Amino acid sequence: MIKKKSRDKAYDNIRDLILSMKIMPGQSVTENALSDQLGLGRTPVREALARLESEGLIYSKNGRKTVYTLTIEEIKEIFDIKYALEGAMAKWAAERGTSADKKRLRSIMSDMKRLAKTRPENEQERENYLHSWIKIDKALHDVIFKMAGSEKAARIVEKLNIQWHRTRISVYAIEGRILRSSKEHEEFVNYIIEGNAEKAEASMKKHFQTLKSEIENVMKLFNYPTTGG
Amino acid sequence: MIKKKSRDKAYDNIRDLILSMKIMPGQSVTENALSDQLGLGRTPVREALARLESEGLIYSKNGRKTVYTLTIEEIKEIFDIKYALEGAMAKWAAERGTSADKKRLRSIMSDMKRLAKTRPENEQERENYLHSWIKIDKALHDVIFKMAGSEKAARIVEKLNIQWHRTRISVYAIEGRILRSSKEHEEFVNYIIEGNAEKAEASMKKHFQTLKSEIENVMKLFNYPTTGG
DNA sequence: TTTCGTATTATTGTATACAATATAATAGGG
DNA sequence: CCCTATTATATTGTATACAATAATACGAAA
Repeated sequence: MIKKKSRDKAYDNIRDLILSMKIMPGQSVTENALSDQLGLGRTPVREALARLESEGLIYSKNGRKTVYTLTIEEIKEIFDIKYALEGAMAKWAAERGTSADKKRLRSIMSDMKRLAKTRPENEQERENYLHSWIKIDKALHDVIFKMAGSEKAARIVEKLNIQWHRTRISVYAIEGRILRSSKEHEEFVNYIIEGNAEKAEASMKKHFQTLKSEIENVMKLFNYPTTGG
Repeated sequence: MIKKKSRDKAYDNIRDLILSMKIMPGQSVTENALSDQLGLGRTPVREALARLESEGLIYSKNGRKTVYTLTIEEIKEIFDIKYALEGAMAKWAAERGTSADKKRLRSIMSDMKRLAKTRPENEQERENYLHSWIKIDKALHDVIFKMAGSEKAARIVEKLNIQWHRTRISVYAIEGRILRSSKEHEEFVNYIIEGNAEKAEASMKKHFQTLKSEIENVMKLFNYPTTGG
């Protein structure tokens, strides 16, 4: 058992607080309060905050830090980048993936389809359901990243995903979104397995285009703020 | 005149030391040595190093830090990402750029062409020459980034550029590379100005494909190391 | 000479005191 | 009552002492 450094404990804890919205967007975060709350010194908390700032979860003005929310514009930017990058990665995955990768992809895809067919009954179930969905979705995209063979590209996408994680939850409130998403995944997964690079790229890009416009709509509906600071 | 924070001074100085190869790849960097050398406390130096590590210029194992060099594989990854991202950005630039942007683009392009036609006579001149080239190249791509309207994408590319900055120098040792590069730029710049999004994207992608393969060749020639740690 | 364990040293990790700075509170003049 | 200058407070920024850990040097046994 290797002991985790205070800095990493601080990072994990604060990140969770932000992503679970226990600290709300716009709310200020101070080093003292957090170091008291977490029972750590200011130094590791400070380092964790610096990292979270570089990841875009925290916004700093004159050194004073607040939890950041993306503007609609920024979310659109994120999807443009995902469109370009994950589109290319789908192509590379189709070109470079091994048969073992493809087998794994097929397996995850069938899990996803099965989950997409079920429906949560109550609020508690729904929470687990979304959690499972996000996990499977991540697993599937991770395999594609691995097939594409670009650690760096994968890390960029991961960082973007952290940024829009909170809005992601509200996206799944869209009627039928998960079922549609599953079908979209099925399409590009099949192309990747077939080794059809062109169509895999096009299909992945279409997926993100769809997602982008659905998100744009739901955000307008919810009167999402347009200033992120 | 606003006073610069010690952390930023440390960052700028150490970054320069690394990029100018005054600290060579593989060499270890310690907080004490740097804080003595720069006349600052360990805290700001430490924060600067953390940032440089997140930017990929420094590699950390068991907390001990060394200056990092990319492997050939990583450089190829970088160009794959630039291929996808900057390709998309060229498209967006063609679609979204204003006429003022285009005017500026034309102006920078003519500077670039003029510079590409001249030849440095001695070593000193050559250094200035490369410096000017990199500056113009950056200015040109910055305008394109601005036209594309994605601050986030621009930042990602900038971070990648810092990573391969050192190998960049050796790329310009390739005979005729700058003249060819200027011609490649001219092509996609023209498409962007024309508003031909498809061709702009294709041309930009081709530019990075060419660059990638030329770099791969020169690196093999120079017996570039394959392990980055 | 090699190898293993131990002591020594170098270096990072954390807490904390103090300095610098930004924000908030307050009081006084219009 | 509102505005501004000034003071007070909260918060970050930096240096530094001490703790924890990793790398190194050293010496004894095989």
